Amino acid sequence: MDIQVVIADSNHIVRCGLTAILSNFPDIRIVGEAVNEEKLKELVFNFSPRVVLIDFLAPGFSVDTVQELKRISENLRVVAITTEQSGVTIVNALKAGVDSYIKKDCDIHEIVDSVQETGKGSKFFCGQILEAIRRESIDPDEINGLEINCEPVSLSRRELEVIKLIAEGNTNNQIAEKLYLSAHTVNTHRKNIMQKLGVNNTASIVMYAVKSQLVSPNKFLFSPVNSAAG
Amino acid sequence: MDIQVVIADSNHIVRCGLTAILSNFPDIRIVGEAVNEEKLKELVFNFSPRVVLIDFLAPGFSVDTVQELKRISENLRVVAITTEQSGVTIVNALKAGVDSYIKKDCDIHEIVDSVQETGKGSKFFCGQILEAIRRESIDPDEINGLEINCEPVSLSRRELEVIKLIAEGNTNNQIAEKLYLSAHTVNTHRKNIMQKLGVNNTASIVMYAVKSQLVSPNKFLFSPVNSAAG
DNA sequence: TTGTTATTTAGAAGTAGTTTAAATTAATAT
DNA sequence: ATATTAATTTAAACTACTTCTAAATAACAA
Repeated sequence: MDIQVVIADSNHIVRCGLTAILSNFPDIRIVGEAVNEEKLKELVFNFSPRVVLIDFLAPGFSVDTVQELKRISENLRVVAITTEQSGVTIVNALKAGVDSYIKKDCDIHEIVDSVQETGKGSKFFCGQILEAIRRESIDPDEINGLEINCEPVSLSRRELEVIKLIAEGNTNNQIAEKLYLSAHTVNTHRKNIMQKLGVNNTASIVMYAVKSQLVSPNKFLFSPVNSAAG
Repeated sequence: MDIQVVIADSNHIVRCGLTAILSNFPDIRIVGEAVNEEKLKELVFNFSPRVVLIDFLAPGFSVDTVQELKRISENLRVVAITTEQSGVTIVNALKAGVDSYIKKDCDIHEIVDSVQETGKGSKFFCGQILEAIRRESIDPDEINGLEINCEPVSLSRRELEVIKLIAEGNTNNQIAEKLYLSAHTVNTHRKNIMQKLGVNNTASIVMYAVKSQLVSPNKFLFSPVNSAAG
């Protein structure tokens, strides 16, 4: 029986290349190509493919796309194909529901194998990803086993205020002053925010603030002042 | 003598509105409108207006735009007009070379005054901005007096590596492991990075990483895992 | 009324980030 | 060859963040 595959990447050349490579194999059938998340969700909803081969880091997609696809189609399996392989990227992809992960510069056989194996229900990782997984001590089965809370993050008004101020570089004491609170309170908000976001450091809070457009990096200027001035 | 003004905002309605308001005054002459940074730089280069009235937070612009305009035209004076007024935003705008600052929902008289006063060489702040300046204890004259280092930030290869890992949420110890260094070394890199960027906390390093596209927020997933799992 | 969530405050222990100081290596210019 | 600078490395002291535990008030819904 054929493995029905949808290819998702913003780049036309990449989509053509992947389609050309995979079309050579009789057990693989490309049922569609998507340039962005919206089109991809339509395709998955309408055709219920077995496998989506996606570069979730390409413009127009994100790791959240994977999570949403899995909600749309119960039996869908996802192969991620990207140009980078940092530990965080892999971990987040697995959390979001990626089953298999390969790199764009991996061996062509690995691309084909990943789709075939994933279609059969196995996981597949190319050599470079396997190396990264070992180096970073990532356990894909453990992460896949985690139950992700599918409800969207629900932050209170106060928490959103605190997130913005954190992202703008304020300390707990500075936030406390601006919000007329005790530093203890701000600390509690910070703790609750991290819990709701599933993270455990300031860097991730800032990343969340930018990703969810609570702050724009465009308003930050990065130029050292000459200390001679004054 | 006329004050030659260029209006810069991505929004057509806003540009029309500002042009309509300012055109009523005989001492003000609108010499052009710009939808994005590129067009704005062209206009400033070709027409050397006295004043640019800009929403540097609108899509297609950023606080850096102001800095670049000041380099293009020596006598140019800049009036910022935005919808927000957080302390960091104002401070960064002033650092970048903004002379006057008003809000989009301020009094119409204040819009006109800001352009006229700025054209004459004064500074002007609308009521809401003045309130923010007082609340945050900002001294516009002091910030304007600072000599900004105009040379672009120059980070070493090692520093860029460290920035990426910081933005991904790694601690100094984790970075040390990944880069085969002592935590002390990573600490020094962090210090030098902050110095070069003109900042003093992790949040700002993350903001820089995103702004300069060293990392994409799209690869970060924010969903708490159900602690029941395992 | 009861139960839930948001908001507020507090103390303490442990971890991580920030500042300051200093030395070594590598690259470059004079 | 030597002086100068930038990059990289190590160290210690201090400040801020993170985790944990505990509790009180307010707003709101069942």
